[in-house]
Amino acid sequence: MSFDVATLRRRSINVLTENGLGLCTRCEARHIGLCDALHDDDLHFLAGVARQGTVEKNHVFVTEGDAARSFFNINHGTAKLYKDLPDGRRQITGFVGAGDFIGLAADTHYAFSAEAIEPVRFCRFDRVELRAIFGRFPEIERRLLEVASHELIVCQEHSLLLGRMTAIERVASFLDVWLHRAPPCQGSGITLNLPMSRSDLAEYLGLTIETVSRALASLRKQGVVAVAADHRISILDPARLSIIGQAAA
Amino acid sequence: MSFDVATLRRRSINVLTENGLGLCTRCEARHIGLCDALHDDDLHFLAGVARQGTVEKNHVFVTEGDAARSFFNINHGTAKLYKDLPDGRRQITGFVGAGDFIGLAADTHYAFSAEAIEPVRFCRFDRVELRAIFGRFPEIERRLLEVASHELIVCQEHSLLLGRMTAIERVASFLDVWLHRAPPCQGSGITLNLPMSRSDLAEYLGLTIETVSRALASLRKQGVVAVAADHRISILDPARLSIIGQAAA
DNA sequence: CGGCTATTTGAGTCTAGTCAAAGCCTGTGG
DNA sequence: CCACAGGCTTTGACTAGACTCAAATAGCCG
Repeated sequence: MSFDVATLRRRSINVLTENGLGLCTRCEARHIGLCDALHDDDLHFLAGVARQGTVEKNHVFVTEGDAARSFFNINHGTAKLYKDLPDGRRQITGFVGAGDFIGLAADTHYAFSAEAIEPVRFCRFDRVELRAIFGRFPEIERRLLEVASHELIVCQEHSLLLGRMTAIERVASFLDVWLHRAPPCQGSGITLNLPMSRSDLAEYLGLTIETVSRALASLRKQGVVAVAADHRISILDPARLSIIGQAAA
Repeated sequence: MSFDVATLRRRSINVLTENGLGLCTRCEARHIGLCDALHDDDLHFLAGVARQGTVEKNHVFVTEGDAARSFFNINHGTAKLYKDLPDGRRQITGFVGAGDFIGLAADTHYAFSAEAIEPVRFCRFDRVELRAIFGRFPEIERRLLEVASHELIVCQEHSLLLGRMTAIERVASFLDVWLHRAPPCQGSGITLNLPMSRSDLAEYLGLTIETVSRALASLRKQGVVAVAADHRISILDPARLSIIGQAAA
């Protein structure tokens, strides 16, 4: 993995020069997340302090406890954020995709680790540099506060799931949320194409892979979902899924 | 809603006039949390837009789903923040005390409820008003971002506890954190005076009251703690408590 | 000294975890 | 094109940790 600053800087400058208006206008994440809050002019300034990077699948690009030098804005792909216990038990705290901002859960050191579960492209920002331009672009700081608030809401929702929901409710809740987050792909019915493995799912939901599997089997037998290969799951009864996932039965 | 600068200044002056240097200088939370980030002059301005309030024990002062009109800064006492499922299952997401800031977990509506577990005094801020003075006092906004980041770290830590720790580890972790948060009171040994009931503890730790009780009994039998009446718990072996609470054995 | 509530303890149950094996997909190479 | 190796997923049998229901005990307050 080549992250040395010189290379990144050269790459960034090249891209800006090559593209005139820059990489941003064509970026998948241009109109979501942090960047959506900025006008083209401001965005070009921000692009000037961004270093683009990529991570291969299954590679860790943030390690808990490391000095927190960067923020990341995901442009493409999916990553998992997690915390480990000394004996290897792991809790995935979230999945992030295009438009998502990473790095708020840190003071001087990262409080989480991040690993790509699909090839990831991101813009990296030096934390000190970014903080320095807050004065110039208060919209960025404002937006980050919004992002942090939203993360907090999502995390507390997740606490409710981990602390109080049954296995089936957890799985249903996850599918329900994912259904509303990702635009349902492929025509026939509503089919989700989940990028994560059963193991990731289990570590996110505070369960084991076997229990996740059994919960999906139960939802299948109830006619709520159909489980296909390749991480694809069809939602046959979205209304019922939502009721189960919100424990509103 | 009137938050033009003239009005704010006038109101501010009134408070200052009435109280001399004002309520802030004598406030228990003057040098912690949000207010600690401000100089006396700025603080007096902030005090001008604050409305003081009190809540009796066992009274709810924020209800999940209500329009989010205020932020709160706790000056005294302790409250629990929580989320409920439709059937009554409850997850407490945190306890807040003097110096803690409440209300970030909200967009247009509160994502949580809050109830006093001790008599509470707070300063209330109108969200719109507070946002309006961000431009004038960027330190406030900066500080709120720090607070939100810290909340996020704490919440993710809590997710790890809820998703992956055993009952005994959860209780030990809680006591360990509380030990480092609250200054150990009373001379003989290290004794915590917890303001919350077993029920609150259980709802915070994702357990039942019986399981919390049994976990405490286990820690007692191991010689780690001594459980006294009136919510007092003595820590006999802080090192061992910490090891168990971090699953580092 | 009661009455009330909070907490602890006990007995049995159940959900989810553990261990083990079978099935299924994917990708590779003959 | 098919056979096979490897990993991922599902299913099964059993166990264990936490929950439920129930009763006893201990504080708290009048």
